[in-house]
Amino acid sequence: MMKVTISDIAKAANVAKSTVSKVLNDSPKISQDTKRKVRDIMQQMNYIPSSIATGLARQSSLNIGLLVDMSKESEFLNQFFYNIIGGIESVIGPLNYELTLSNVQHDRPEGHFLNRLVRSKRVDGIIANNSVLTEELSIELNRLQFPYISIGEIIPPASWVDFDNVLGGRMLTGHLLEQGYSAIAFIGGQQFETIFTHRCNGFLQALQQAGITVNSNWIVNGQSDEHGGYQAALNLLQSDERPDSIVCMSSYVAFGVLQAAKELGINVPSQLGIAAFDEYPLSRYTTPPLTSLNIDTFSLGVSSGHLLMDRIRNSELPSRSLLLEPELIPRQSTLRNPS
Amino acid sequence: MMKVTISDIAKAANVAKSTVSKVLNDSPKISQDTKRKVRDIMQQMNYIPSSIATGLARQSSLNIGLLVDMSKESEFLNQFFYNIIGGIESVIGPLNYELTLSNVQHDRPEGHFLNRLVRSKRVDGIIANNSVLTEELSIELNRLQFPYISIGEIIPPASWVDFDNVLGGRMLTGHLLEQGYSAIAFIGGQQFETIFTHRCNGFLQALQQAGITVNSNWIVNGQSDEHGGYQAALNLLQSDERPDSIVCMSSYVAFGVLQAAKELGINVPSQLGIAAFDEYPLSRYTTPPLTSLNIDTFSLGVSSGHLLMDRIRNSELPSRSLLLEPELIPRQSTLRNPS
DNA sequence: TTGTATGCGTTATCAT
DNA sequence: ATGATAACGCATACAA
Repeated sequence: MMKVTISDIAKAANVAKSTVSKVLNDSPKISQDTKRKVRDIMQQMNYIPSSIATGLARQSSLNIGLLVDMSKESEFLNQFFYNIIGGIESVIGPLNYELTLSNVQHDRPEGHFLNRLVRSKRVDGIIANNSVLTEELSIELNRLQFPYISIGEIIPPASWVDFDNVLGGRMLTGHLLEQGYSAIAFIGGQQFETIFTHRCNGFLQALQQAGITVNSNWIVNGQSDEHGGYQAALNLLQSDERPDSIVCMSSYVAFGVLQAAKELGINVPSQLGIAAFDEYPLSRYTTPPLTSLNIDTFSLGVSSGHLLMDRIRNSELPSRSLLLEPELIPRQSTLRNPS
Repeated sequence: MMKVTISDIAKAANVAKSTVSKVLNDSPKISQDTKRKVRDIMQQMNYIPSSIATGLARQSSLNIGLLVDMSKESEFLNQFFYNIIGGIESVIGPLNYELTLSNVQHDRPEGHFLNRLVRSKRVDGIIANNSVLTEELSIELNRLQFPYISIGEIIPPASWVDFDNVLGGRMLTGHLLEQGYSAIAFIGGQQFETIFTHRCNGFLQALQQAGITVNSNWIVNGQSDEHGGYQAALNLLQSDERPDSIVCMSSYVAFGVLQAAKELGINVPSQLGIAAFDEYPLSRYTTPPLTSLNIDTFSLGVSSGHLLMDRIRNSELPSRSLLLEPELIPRQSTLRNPS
């Protein structure tokens, strides 16, 4: 397979290279006749323009970079990665952009993505999780005036997309209140994490709005995993002041809580209501199935794609941020009939 | 941020562009002195070569394409995508290749990946699932002599990587036999699917080896999902000749089987053993936890990456195929003490 | 409307 | 060991 270039087409069509180029870009100042002729020949010769040459001439790669830190086994990404990518692709694909995935190893300086991707112009813009987009990197990208979007809130000036965790906290807590629960605890998360702060704030807001005084012992920080949830629940459920329901920082925390309740012979949902952030495929298979907060990760990708493309098209645009609404999925773990 | 090119460096260092280029590529015929000098200036001026220009000159993109059909909601990919990508990246990353993800929409001919990615030279090679790599495409890629690897067996001549499904069938069945089960059924899969054929063949081989005659009623084809498993199990477990154990085409099938057994009051594992292909995160959370066959999807990515890079480096290499061994994870759903 | 010439930022082939 | 110059394949300002 020998490659056929714009010159070959020009020669075969008896026109200049520039004419072929203009036909390629459907320039209005080329006659329909020559367009047809040139296009026919392109077809015959099976011509496809070289994206690299086009990129060099146009000074753009038609490539979006998605940065991931694959060294951490992020359960979250692991689950939703595919959806996020699908969302991004659904908006950049039709604009003829491709998605370049790049592994950010913070410990491999020679291959730092700033050089590998950004400064070498392999991509025209990047999307990254806020865990890889440190403040330092953010500042550097701003200085380079390079378009980027963070998935997850970061400090301004920068554009980001995230789920409304405060609202999420309010929704889960509000749902428990509606179901007749009133002694509500919150398990999981570390105090310095903004995601904990947001979610817990929503929790507190809902309680306050309901006129319920918060029991500070009922906010238990810790690892947001199964074991953490298990331990916290074990303590909480055996204490003197036992809550009648729990909001969990993640479904994994909830799995631990479920386990603890089971061992202690506490019935869910009649004696204990359990509601969790971060719906997982497993959530509907637990016994009882878990009430949780679903986030539409596909639309997360869509939104970040749009924000990024806007920025690439108009670099003078001010930075924007977007809060997406989560969706409550009520299941048996909280559905009791208030007597 | 004004871009700095090789010419700027040459000017600043008082050498020719070609010298700078040679320094860039660490040519042995440049003196250490000039190398040092030029490199210093590169540092000072914060120079990074343009990957696009390099690509044009070298006629290579340093880009690997990963093709996915995002229109299908493949549960499988959804779960393992991240791992596969991680595996691929771990081998191509150190070789300075990036991963370009591309959505293959079979219904969008104008943007066919053959043109968008391959013929436009956006990527130097591709990796794709066998569901997107149709025979037709395979032939065309062979004709173009374009390097590609299939994840999942396809017809030769082509390189592919897959798990050994025959072996997997033998392993699951053999495990059941070891646990003292002898009346083993097989649920799930369609007869025309090679993946069913392979797995079922392994099943049959193990039975034959154990001298057990196969009951053809105990091979039940159908959708490999929860509902399919549920229905098949319901029939099987209420029939006159009831099996004492079941090999399931997927963990979802097993979930359905578990449900059916529960409803019929059949105890697992004492009255019924259940073993399944395709370990999922959920598998260890069911009651009882599910014995299943784990596949190391990361190493699947690694292998396909290696095969592809070999092919890119030496296009004359004959096509190869690789069968990866699955791993049995014994759990309570099959662990009974044979009396 | 079409053609000419030059640029995009590298690499590679020759000379020197 | 270094430099001049021609590719690489396309876009574009300017001429014609």
